[in-house]
Amino acid sequence: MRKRGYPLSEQLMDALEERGYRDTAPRRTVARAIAEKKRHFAAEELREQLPGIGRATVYRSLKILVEAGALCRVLLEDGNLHYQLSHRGHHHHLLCVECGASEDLMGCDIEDRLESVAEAHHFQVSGHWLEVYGKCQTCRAKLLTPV
Amino acid sequence: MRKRGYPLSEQLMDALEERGYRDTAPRRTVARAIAEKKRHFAAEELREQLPGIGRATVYRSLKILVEAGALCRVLLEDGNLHYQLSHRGHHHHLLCVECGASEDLMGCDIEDRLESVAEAHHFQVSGHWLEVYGKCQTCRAKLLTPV
DNA sequence: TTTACTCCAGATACTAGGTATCATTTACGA
DNA sequence: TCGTAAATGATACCTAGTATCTGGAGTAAA
Repeated sequence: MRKRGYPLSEQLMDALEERGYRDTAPRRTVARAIAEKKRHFAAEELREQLPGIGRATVYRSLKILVEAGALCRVLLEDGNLHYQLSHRGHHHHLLCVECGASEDLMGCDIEDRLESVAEAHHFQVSGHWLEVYGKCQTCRAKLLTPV
Repeated sequence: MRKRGYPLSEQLMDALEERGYRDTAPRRTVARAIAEKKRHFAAEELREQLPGIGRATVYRSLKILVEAGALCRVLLEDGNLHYQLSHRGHHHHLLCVECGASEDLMGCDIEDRLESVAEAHHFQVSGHWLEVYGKCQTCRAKLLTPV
């Protein structure tokens, strides 16, 4: 994922082809639009940006990209779901509540602690969803030295 | 919260009155319906159960009950948001993916670990959202001794 | 207990996110 | 190049809300 010198949109298409999905023009258009996104985005935001593509196609593309692991859903603090380019495999996000920046948190070492807490409730953990909210480095600096 | 010998629906109404909301008949009806719920529920599910109450009123009631801390939103594994009666204050849920049971996880001791991981990213944590999925004791027992 | 004021209710319309259906078109392997 | 399966876009529908508005109800003060 995210190999150097290889367009991101192509990598998205590859992820789909790996799963047996066909290479179509609308999917390429969607992939290109997503590849240009610098932040997490709402589904509707993407659709508005692609007036030539059918609504169902945009939503279908988002869905299969999530399934393929190329895209992931992030839960904002207000409960809204957004999408963003994803590292494959299990990870979490650090979401900046000021600027909306997000950073992937690859090393998830809370699993073992969850296991022990859950075991006390006779609960067998199979998965979890964690989002972390706060302020990124840039926004912290801005707040310390205001204009 | 959840005092013995005192109807749960009254406790919901109390939570609203504490915040200055009025005691009205539709709100009581909504509170009573919620109090009878044994599991987390979808907004629309509640609305269907209360055909005499206006749609907006049901959603408004849900919103203010969440704000008052009497109800909380839970994120299902598929991304859907449900509601359930809540312990006040910060807590998480153990959600059974088999039967939909949920248990509150009061002691949240992941905060300190999050802090240290986030600090490595120069990120200042202000909050987090965690849901834990798995199998509850009852469903584990069922799977071990099938009919 | 009447009045007055504010909040609340229900109706309605609208936004957002998403799925189901279906006729037509396209990709792609044989 | 052809046949088939898959994908598309249109459309309708569903869930989950929110915004707006008019009339009605709760409540406190006179």
